[in-house]
Amino acid sequence: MENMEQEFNWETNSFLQNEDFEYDSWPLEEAVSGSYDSSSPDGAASSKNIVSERNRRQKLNQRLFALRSVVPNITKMDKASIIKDAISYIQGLQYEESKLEAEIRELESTPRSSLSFSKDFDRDLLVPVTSKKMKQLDSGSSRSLIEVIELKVASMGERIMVVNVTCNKRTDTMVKLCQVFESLNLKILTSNLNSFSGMIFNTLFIEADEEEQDVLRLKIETGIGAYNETQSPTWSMDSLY
Amino acid sequence: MENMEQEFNWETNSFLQNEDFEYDSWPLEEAVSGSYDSSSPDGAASSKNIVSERNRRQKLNQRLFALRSVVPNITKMDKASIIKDAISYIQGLQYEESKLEAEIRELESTPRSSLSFSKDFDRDLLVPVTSKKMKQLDSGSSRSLIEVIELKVASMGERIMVVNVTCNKRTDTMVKLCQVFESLNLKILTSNLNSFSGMIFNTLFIEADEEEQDVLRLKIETGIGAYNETQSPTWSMDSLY
DNA sequence: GTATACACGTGAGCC
DNA sequence: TGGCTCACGTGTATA
Repeated sequence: MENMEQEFNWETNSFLQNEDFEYDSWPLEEAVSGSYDSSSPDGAASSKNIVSERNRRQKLNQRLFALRSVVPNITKMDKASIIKDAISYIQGLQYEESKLEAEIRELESTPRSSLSFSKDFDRDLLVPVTSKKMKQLDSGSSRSLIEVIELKVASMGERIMVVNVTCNKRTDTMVKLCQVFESLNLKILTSNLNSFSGMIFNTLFIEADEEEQDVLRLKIETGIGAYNETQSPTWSMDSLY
Repeated sequence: MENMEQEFNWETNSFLQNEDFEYDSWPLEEAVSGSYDSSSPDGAASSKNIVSERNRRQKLNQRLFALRSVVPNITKMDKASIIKDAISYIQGLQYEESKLEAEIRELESTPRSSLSFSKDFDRDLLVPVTSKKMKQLDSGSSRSLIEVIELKVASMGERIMVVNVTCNKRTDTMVKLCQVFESLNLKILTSNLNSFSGMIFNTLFIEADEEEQDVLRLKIETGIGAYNETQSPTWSMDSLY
């Protein structure tokens, strides 16, 4: 019968988190607590401690409800779940905030130049070699190919080449990319592989002569192409699953 | 005397939330609980309930620490204060977000020249797919091992795990690492591979429950170990762990 | 039936 | 000392 009261507390505080600092409902139970002697050493101490602890719990619960009220999309009313949802919500907010700030920074840094590219990069040190449109080679059925979205080869200084590959993330795409580049016997200074939102971004710094730029690009192109060729001689086997 | 233990728990978990997943100290008390007959109605029920409740409290505390870890500028370690700070932090974030969105909306509506999108991404980018004869890739089956120098698994927030692998750069080591991680069926958010001065640094962000931290680490260790084993049946497992 | 989740009272540590 | 917070075990209701 007193459980109804706790349950009631847990539920009541939920829909209004702002203060309501009332300590209702409990005074009547004070008579229940036992004899009214306030002088009893442990009896008095415990009774004060009891109400204190009760208030502490109540405050903590109020805070919890308040937390729940500021977090949208709460699924479970569970205490632990409330905190969990709050955490993920905070992380989401933090991420969004950084994204928005980046966007603002980008928008602000475009004074009036007509075309908006990632200019700070390819402005001076990027020398694009070739541009071509890509035909998505049967992107639906081809599961084990390297589906290149973008390939850039630029020279940075005289001896350093920057290679930028963007492709769809399929199973083992990272492995395949690594295999291709390993097979090319290049002088790879650093290689940076990044996976995000279904795509893979590979940035390589390669030591090579400037005049080898075209050669390097061709090498990579043919490497990937050849890999894809070897991977799907016949795509009948893949259809098994 | 046992309070020291509780206090210790509360404090210990605070500065490092990873691991310490031991359920120590209680088995010896099991003898105290009385006869070991599991059939005793209240005895068994209470003991099960005790450990269950203990776990619940522990989980709730872990969540609380996780919450504290994602909220900057926490002053008091107090449970209620943690939640309070989290609430005000969330409210601050929400306010900032709306402000940023408004700013973006304003910036976007400013006179934009010609073509617009900051989405300069899938603009014209080129893709080459020229096929050519390719060098044999099977050389990848070299039997060099993954020589792990360091392996770190840390939790970032509650659902995100950060894995840091450092190993020597041998031929195809990147490929091998990718293969291992692909084979583990993890929820990899981002993976970052970096090669420098004869070593390879791999940083992964993996979505996993906080409780799985040790499991994740073990998974990776055994994955690499198993890979090394298959690669060199005769070679003894060298280095590390 | 057994989990799961809660509030409660209690003893102990820390300013 | 007293006010504060904490973890613990327990009883109980809900799923």
